[in-house]
Amino acid sequence: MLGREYATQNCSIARTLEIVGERWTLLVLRECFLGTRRFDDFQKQLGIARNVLQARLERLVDEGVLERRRYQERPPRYEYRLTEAGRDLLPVLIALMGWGDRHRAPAGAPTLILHEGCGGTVDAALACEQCGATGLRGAQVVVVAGPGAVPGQRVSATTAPA
Amino acid sequence: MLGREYATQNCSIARTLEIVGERWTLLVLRECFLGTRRFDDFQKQLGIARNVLQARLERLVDEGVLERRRYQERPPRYEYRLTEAGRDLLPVLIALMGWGDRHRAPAGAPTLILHEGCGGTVDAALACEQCGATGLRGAQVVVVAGPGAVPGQRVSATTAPA
DNA sequence: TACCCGAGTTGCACGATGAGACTGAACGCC
DNA sequence: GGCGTTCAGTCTCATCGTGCAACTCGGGTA
Repeated sequence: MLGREYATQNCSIARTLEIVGERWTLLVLRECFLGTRRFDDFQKQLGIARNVLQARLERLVDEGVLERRRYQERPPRYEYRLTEAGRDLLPVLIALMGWGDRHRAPAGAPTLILHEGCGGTVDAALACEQCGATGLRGAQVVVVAGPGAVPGQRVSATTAPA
Repeated sequence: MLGREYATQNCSIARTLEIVGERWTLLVLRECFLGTRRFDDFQKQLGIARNVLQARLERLVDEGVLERRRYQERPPRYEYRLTEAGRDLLPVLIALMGWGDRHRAPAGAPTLILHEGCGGTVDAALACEQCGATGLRGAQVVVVAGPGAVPGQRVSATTAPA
């Protein structure tokens, strides 16, 4: 049994979840985006078991999402920082936050993500890279096999349920 | 111990993860978007243990992400469909897929999400709801306390690591 | 020297998951 | 009527993941 893997799925969602899908991992990453660097600070902010935190940080470093940087020589002390690949997970976190804000925040959004350029609210939206249309919904997109598809690749004619 | 909850976190990401963060849940939802409806089909597509699948489907129904619809009277048979709230999780799935495509797909993307209107590729991007800017990165956004914030709410002056 | 801090490491109990068998209510066929 | 098949679960048990709490080690400081 491979507790975090989805070996039978030829699917990028599954590949991503193999790295960030374990309990606590996405919240560890949220902390990274919020500026947390050190082991004890992660532990305090999250209230997470130290062995679980250590395992999560180590995994994220191994997967190239975080890197360890020495901030002190004696004793050697390290902090954890997002790599470029790690920073590229921001849309995932903001999409999750967006859904929670809309559907599970009776008191309103605890935090807002604002555009530094104009002060507007930022969310993760489906956008077309060709024509620039944003805010697309399921009924406006189709799933097709891509370059990494295998015979019998799981696709559907449409993502919109009837 | 509450295995899926993050009770100490006043954070919409945590609220969302309490519903979709367990192993297999997001892949169950992927299947819903691809058109899967019935218990056995989910089980076959995912290769998931039947008791785990049942628990996941039941949870998603309880949380209002899926609904059961009877498709047959004798014996009573139900299928599972996304609710509006469930469909609103599409950006989460596509953001996860996007990251996997960019960072974990040596053979290229197994599937592509295309804009039905023009045929362009669709991805989940950070967009400003006020000025319409898209493709924003961490350095271009700030986190501030929102209406649901509590005293001492966890925010940071910027989401861009130094 | 004693104490504190930071970054882990360790041991153990309990819950989550996986594998596989089982159940019940049909339906169709011989 | 009996049998086999299908579908949607239910159940049992072994293994692994997580949580709790204590411990370890290598410093620095009073």
